[in-house]
Amino acid sequence: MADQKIPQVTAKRLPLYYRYLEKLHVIGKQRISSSELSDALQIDPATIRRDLSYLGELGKKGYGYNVTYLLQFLRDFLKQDEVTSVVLIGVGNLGTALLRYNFYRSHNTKIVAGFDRDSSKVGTDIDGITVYDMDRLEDVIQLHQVEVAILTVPVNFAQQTADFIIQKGIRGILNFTPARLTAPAHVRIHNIDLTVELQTLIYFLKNFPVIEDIQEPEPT
Amino acid sequence: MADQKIPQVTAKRLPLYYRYLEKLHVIGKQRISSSELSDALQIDPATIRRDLSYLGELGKKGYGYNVTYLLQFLRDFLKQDEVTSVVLIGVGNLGTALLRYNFYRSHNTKIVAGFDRDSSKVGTDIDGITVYDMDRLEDVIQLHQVEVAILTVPVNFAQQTADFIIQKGIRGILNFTPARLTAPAHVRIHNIDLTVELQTLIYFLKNFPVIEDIQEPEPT
DNA sequence: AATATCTTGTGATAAGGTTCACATAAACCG
DNA sequence: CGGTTTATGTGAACCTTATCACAAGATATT
Repeated sequence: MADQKIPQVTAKRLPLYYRYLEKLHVIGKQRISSSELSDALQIDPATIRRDLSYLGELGKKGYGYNVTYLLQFLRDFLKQDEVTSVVLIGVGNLGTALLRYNFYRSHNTKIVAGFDRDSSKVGTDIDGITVYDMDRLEDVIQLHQVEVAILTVPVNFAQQTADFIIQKGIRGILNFTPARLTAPAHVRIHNIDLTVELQTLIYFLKNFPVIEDIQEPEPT
Repeated sequence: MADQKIPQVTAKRLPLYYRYLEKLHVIGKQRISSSELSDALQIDPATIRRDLSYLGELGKKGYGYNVTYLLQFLRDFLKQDEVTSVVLIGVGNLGTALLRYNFYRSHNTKIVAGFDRDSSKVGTDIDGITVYDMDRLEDVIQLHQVEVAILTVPVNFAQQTADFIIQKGIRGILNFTPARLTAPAHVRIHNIDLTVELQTLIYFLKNFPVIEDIQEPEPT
């Protein structure tokens, strides 16, 4: 299998390539080179070629990549035709925003239900997604074959909620809480810590000298 | 200066250490070892020691780290006492949620204003943060010495909005749009692409064999 | 006070990722 | 159709980050 050894960072970039190729396809562009992709996506062309070479020899020397072919290849590779059902746990500010975020539009991911302990939220409907009590999690997971959850509960409930949903069958968690969750090895957790992201950006801004904008290099 | 050569990844972990130390301090814990920190934060103890060693020799052999001392050191290092003012551009679903997110509570970051083109949003107040028209950006930036913006506009306005705010003096952008922004070298951009995060999590879940949970190793 | 235990800080090594630079082959052009 | 240009795929070099493993110093114990 080609997908045995893809670096984590490459896996994160493939959707970017896919999305940009979709755009190119819509406007009718036939071919694209790694350097054009580089200009559009701000990724080094060698990195792009390396990434794509993990999947096979998808380009042609002196030509570049055929947009339709590469798009189709990535569609298959990223299984863009299979829709993956996801649940969201914790319908607060951020949770509500994510329910409305519409991951589904032109993507292969769909939030099928929200969950909250707060009875005033249970039964409501946010952009067509129903909010259930946590008790119903097991049913919904079984019905929709859900394995992935977005976790947006308050930080002090994060670990216990994680334990609960893992016990009900969740294997992947996109954790928006600042808590560093403990979980069995079969569970994959990706953390998005908004505070840290903001703080780190500020840290680098404050601690590194203002880089003068690079001049156009002399043409050779 | 000690902060000349800190790896990017270390800078992202320091706030985690800081937050956990705050908790320890509150409960009155005096000392902490890298292995205890490791258990709590799910970061290899050697990595923690390496991270802290970039800042100096903060621990003591056979003892660990003094919580109060390390906390104070990190507070200074991360300039937790200086509040950095930030603006948010694009008061939609996600933007509104982030305005309410309260980065300020126990952190050194404060969103001082929201901005939107939509006149029905202008003048409203979300958790005490006023939403202004984009025309007012320059004034607010000058008044609060703002250099950092959170960008939550629709993707098709992302680049033009970025160009505009950079021209007004913004030097750091936390970009929540899926657009890959082009900017002068002096501008620092951190991307948080929610769709990609979710897709990547799913990708790894689908493509890697279920890892059996690790058994407790035999005690030596 | 001697011994056993603990835990740091770090040299060395491994792992993961990026970029260079070029052989190779296709495309383009006159 | 031969020469020039273009652009891939990849070996090798490089850079960044993570982890191992241990000397050395501090603590704890008897």
